[in-house]
Amino acid sequence: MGTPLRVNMTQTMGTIANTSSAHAEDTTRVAVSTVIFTLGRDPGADRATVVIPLVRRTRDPYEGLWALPGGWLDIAESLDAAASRTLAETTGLAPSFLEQLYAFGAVDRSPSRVVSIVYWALLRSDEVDASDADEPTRMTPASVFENTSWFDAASLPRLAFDHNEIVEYALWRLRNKVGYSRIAHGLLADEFTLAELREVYEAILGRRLDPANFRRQVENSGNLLPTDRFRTGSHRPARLYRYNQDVELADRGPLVRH
Amino acid sequence: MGTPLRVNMTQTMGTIANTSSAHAEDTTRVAVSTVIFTLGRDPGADRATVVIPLVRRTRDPYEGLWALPGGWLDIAESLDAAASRTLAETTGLAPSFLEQLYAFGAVDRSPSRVVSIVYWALLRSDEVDASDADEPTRMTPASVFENTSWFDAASLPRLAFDHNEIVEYALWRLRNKVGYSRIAHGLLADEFTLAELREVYEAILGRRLDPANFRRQVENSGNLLPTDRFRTGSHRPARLYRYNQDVELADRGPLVRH
DNA sequence: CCAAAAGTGTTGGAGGTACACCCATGA
DNA sequence: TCATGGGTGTACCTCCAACACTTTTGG
Repeated sequence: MGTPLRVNMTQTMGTIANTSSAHAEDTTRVAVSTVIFTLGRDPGADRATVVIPLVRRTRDPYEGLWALPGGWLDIAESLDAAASRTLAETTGLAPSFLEQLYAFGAVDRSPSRVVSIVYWALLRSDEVDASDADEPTRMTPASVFENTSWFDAASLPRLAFDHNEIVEYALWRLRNKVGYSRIAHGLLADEFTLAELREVYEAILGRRLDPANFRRQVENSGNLLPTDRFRTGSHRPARLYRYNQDVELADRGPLVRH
Repeated sequence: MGTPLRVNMTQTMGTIANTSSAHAEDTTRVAVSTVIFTLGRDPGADRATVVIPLVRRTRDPYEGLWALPGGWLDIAESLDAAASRTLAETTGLAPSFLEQLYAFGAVDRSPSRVVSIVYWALLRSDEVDASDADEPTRMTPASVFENTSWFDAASLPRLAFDHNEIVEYALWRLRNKVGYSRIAHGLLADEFTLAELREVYEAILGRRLDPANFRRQVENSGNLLPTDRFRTGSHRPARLYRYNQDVELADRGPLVRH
């Protein structure tokens, strides 16, 4: 669609060209940006979609275009810390999943020389709701509000810099990782039904999954712990499950950040 | 083992602290390093091992320790180009496979602030041989020779900076990628027997593979093209295969570098 | 009772592992 | 001829897709 879907950000800071520090034109600067995925639920749509927050640029270059949230790397700040800070400044919350995506460093990707270390994150649906529902007094002023919106990740407008390419790559990684890892729970609340988890997989993979087979797969994976609670709705109540965090760190490799 | 195995490098340039350009202490500098894998064949060993070239540091910090080959990112040079240049300066050849690995940016990983964009590469065995056998007149002086050696990737000594951690991660990625992709041919010459290809997989995965099943797997994958030539040895001649490059770019994602 | 989602059982195919077996060559 | 690796056939197992079927709620 390419139009803003919904607005519920708390702050907007640290976009790529938000240069509060002066810089020399003959040096390479390091920026950190993050592709933040969460689940969007258009009331009219048939199923959930993956949405990302974008920030409208208020200065050159690419003034007026939408861009990924990000900021400059501090001299005394690790890459991970910079990504976390960026994300906190954007959403006001810590993500359930945050991982480095790729370093982008084409010479012409920005008028000045910028190497962007890009991260990608998953935001749980309850975290998104909390940021704009729990404490309305913490809401940001309207001017900032209008500069941040959620977009359907599958159909974006033209973005600033090479951010279209970056989002494409992040989506590819998300779909890839969902295939062999079990990270979709990072988009849900603590407790969820199997139908809700399946809906996440369907939104990411873009196709329907068999409920019966999906149940057996995730049950046999050992990543889910059944609870005694049920989600009561218009039909037969569904058991609520919780993610088993002990199995988490198996395939992350030697770079486990405690 | 942790001792140099073999020496056949052509040049040694651009290590991390090879700072021909002056730098201010209050800026973050961007370096590019590469973990270069190739196949080592110790005459006495029972099977092939994965080896990487390391450079002995000749100045502080970490003077005397071994480090990954690398160099500073030029202001007008993309990350990929910097990695290729680094690799050319080290081996004198273009690798059959070169891919970004990870950006390392811990604050204390170097006395000054350095963000390292690390690549990993596969070097074909015939390329390695060519660099030290084909043109002996191009060989480097003895002083440089002594500063570069091949090490068994599985058992390294203490390296400079966080390079032990980096190699561990690169090895994890190599083993991972070998599991779902077909990149082992990047360590072999143009034409190879199935036994030679299987030896590569066994060296990377660290376990024996059934020759019969391995044959069917790679034949059904469609990545290999049989030739009419045979490798004649001490027993029944083995058919030579060639890699089918058309299947290459399927799972690389949107970041296909032509 | 009925609709619809939750949850179970069954079948068949694809692909991987283990292993028995033939083939072709050098010595 | 024999030893050895090249190469084929086959049984078995596991996992997954498809789908029929039962269970449990709200209305």
